[in-house]
Amino acid sequence: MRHTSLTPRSDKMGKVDRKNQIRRNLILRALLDYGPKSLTDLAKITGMTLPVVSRTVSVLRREKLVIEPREKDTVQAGRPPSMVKLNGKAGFLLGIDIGRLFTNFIILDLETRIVSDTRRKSIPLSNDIGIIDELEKEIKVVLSLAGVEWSKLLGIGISLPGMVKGKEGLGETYFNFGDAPAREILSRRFDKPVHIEHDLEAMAFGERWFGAAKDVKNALCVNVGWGLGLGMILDGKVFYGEEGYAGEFGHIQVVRNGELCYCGKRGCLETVASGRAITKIARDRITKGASTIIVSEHKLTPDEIDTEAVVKGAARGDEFSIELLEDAGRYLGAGIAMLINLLNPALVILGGGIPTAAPSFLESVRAGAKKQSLVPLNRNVKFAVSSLGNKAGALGVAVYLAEDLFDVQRLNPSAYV
Amino acid sequence: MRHTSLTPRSDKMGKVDRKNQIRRNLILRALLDYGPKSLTDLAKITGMTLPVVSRTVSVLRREKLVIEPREKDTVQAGRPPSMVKLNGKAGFLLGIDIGRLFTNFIILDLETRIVSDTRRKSIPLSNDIGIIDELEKEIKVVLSLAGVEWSKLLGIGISLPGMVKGKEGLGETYFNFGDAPAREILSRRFDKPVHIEHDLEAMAFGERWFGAAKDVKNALCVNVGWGLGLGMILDGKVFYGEEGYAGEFGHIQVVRNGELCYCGKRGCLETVASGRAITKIARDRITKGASTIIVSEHKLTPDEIDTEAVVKGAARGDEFSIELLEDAGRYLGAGIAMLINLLNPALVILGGGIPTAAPSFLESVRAGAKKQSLVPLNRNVKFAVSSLGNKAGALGVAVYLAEDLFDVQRLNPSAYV
DNA sequence: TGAGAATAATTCAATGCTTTATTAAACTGA
DNA sequence: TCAGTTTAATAAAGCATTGAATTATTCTCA
Repeated sequence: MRHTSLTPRSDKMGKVDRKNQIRRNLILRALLDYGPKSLTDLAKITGMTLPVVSRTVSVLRREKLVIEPREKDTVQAGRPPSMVKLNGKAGFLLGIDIGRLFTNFIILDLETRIVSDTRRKSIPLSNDIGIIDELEKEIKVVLSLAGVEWSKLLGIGISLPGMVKGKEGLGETYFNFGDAPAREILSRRFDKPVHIEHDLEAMAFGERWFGAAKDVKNALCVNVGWGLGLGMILDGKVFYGEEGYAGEFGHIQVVRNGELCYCGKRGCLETVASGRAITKIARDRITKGASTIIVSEHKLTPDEIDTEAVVKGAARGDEFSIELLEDAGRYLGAGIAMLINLLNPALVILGGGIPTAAPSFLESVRAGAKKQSLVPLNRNVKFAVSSLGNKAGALGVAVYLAEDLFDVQRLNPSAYV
Repeated sequence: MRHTSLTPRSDKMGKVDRKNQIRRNLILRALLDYGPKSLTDLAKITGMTLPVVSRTVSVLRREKLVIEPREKDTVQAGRPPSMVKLNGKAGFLLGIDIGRLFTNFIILDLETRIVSDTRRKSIPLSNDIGIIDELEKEIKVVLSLAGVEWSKLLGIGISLPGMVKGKEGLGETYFNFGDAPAREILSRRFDKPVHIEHDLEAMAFGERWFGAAKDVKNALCVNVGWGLGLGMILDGKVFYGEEGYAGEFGHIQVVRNGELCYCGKRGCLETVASGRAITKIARDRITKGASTIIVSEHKLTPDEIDTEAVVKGAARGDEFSIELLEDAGRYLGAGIAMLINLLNPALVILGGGIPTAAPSFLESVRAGAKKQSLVPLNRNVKFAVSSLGNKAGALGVAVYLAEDLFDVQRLNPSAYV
């Protein structure tokens, strides 16, 4: 499973070797999380003693995995610390967020700086093993555009829609190639570590690393796109549930005997608060004779109305559109109120097309959520619109991968610590 | 914070001392979790080497904290292992589940065997510091009834209703004594470690240790008593949420513009599926002229009807009662369906008076839950009625306390491992 | 019945780690 | 300006840990 120079093969390691491995990862992980640090700080963060940190770092320095940062701002008294940071140039992380329409590629260096950020038309998602070839072609293109050598790539993280079992690296709706989990197949094919993740979990992870959920232990990421998704960060970790299916927020019932949902149930949240729902309701109402400038001015037929038209209409003050978005927001707010009551989060992040494009949407959601949740629980909840936009997923899997490369837990044999 | 002979004062320990402390706790915790084990097994479980386990155990043996179990069933070849187990007589754990009507006291020995199990009328719950005196009196009575010396008590776990911040040992609705968290005050007063826990979290923990949720990583414990409560075990740990308020399941809205709930909202799940709800609905319908044998045969006035009467009626085939319970069950099922969609649990446990007394209730709940949750998520969910009854809470805090006494994490300084 | 096989625990020398002391490098203030 | 202070890193000594070899105990089968 381990392929890069970062992590020597661990087939038959003694206890000392494994300890060294843990120490290396402990330091690399600390540098990944906290940025440049002195030996003393590293000792404090990792819980190791200074001599051990010193020795381990000197090995990492020799291997060019860590280097001394240039900027030396010595303001305090005492011997200036010899700072250490990850060597950005030592390797790169590729995060690929494959959506139904577009695929986002993000390359990070080891200092988690964005080296390249590419958006391309998606290869058609399927369970046909042939798509690996197409994916490889795309990756090669993206790498060459960014000027990153294949050999410098430390691993590949892939975010997929539909059902995914991240822990097992198994695609279910897509990338389900039968015999082995997608992670195994891709990992062998590319001869690099591969991490497969569900799109909303990846998004949640991205927000936790780069976005609004930084340093937040309990955050919910709600994505309002064509569908409705939820990624949960609970106790600082992405929550998967027993089988990896947690977060099916779009299909909880909010309208008794409501509209029929494509999942087979009635009155799902997704039938009243999602791009799909807004489009459908707008078309229905217009067909039934509702008058609105988004039809009269743009001369659109009902079939040409989509979420974008509604969002634009709302921005121009179109009552029809505003009402539509407000209704959806209130419903979503009611759904989020349940989440607040159940999970007592510190932060709710709204992502996806609608919250990003329509600033007032957040307010409807917040109002709905506050109205229907208990005060002790909603008192301190913060609401935010994702600042990462459609990059959250790709960023998320990229750092997921980094954490995987520097994973400490798996090396520790104890059941408890 | 540490008081017993189990855990030496840790004011100023070197790294070696702390390591030894961790090793001790690692072994004690393993014995707590897995029961009697050989040195070799302990080495495997804890990840330590045999010589280290051997030395540590010999110290623990000298301190009489662990002993050799009597039964020696040597069936296999080879030198028979020298088994080790916790010395049950070395100390006792007191778990107190303070309810609004009754208080359950459970004393466990270190082998987590129930030494005594007492149910007494509750002292009135309040924020008056005077109740500590009353509590102490009660504890003294329970201990003397059980023949357990005060000095042998390793600590006290207390489960409380209302709002509680378990991590901080802080009572909010009750046991809120102002200046310091209840844990600190009680701990100083009794000169023993004290653990404060929310009643539903304690119940969840009890189920995880002794009941249906044994070895289950993701389980939900729903308590249907006078109110409606939820304790969640996510990824093997009790989930608290950001501020410790998670699990307010009873106040998520299930009926739009429904009955007014005492929390101020309308249509809360608790207004249709709880002891309070069933009693209210039964009285309302009877007042409005509904005919049922639970009134005609027992000659009860509407005000004398309670949940118990309805449950008994249902057991005797009374259509009125059956329907009432079925409706409540279906509503609860719908609520649980949301939980299943959101959290993808492996197990849902129903506790409290109604599920315990009315066997058919589980079926209504299960049917409702299956109907309104997605198939991939509900396919493998198991439903069970709590087998621990009203003991779950007291058992839960008692072992919570044990885990606390043998806690490894807190001694480990590393941020990662 | 006793030698060998199997399993478990202990011993001990080599290795590695923690601790304490020392060196290094900068700032502070009389 | 220089001794004292502060902070950081390294060196060395003593002690704890590892891992291989040894001892211990029972079972199996000739």
